[in-house]
Amino acid sequence: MTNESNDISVWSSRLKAAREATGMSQRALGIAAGLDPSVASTRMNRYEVGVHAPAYSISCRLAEVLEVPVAYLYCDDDELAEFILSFHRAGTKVRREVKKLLGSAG
Amino acid sequence: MTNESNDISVWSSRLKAAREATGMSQRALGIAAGLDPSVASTRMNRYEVGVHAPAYSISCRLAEVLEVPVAYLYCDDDELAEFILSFHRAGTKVRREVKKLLGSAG
DNA sequence: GAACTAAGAACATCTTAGCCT
DNA sequence: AGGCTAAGATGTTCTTAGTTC
Repeated sequence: MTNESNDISVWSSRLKAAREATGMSQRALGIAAGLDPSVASTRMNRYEVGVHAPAYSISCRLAEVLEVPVAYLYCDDDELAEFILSFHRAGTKVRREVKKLLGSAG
Repeated sequence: MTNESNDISVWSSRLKAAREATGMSQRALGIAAGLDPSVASTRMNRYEVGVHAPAYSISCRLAEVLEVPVAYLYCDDDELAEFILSFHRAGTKVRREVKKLLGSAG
């Protein structure tokens, strides 16, 4: 089987958007996420261009540095992606009101 | 809470929960997601036990069958995971009110 | 029928060694 | 400095062939 259907462009686009929002370089982001400095540039570039997909554990560390939920990186729906980001940045009070609106959450 | 470990137990736990909510077998889910019937049982079992991680494209097809956003499967935060499900199941009107609360640009 | 596993085959990523702007 | 790439080395998943309940 070919990997024609293994399209990780969603993930890599969200990574790029989140990285550029921070102003970090690809290499600096990789190092901050725990990658060895000697390989951080190459690997982060392969991720961001969409050539290779990282292990989930690496996604989690990247998301931490980027201050986004890891689920955001894997979100293929733009409306939901915005919701995930906004909810993550909201305070306790706003979250409680959102919870009321959405009803059965929790 | 964030995932610091090197395993995919978050993903596999959410897959299992979503599959059991549908009542499908591991094999039936794999076939419905497009896996060859001759390998669906083995592969789905390796995913659900957390031994192997699937390609993102397979996650997307599984999420479709399970009627959950693919981001839900990768969400390492239980509170956010519930909100992702609730938002996904909410109607247009409720979503609009949620977005007002969150001040989302989306 | 359903959940599960080992091991070799097959295929992906990772590291090294670079180039280009 | 920052973004990017090829290719062999490395480590992963996938298929086959089963077991167990």
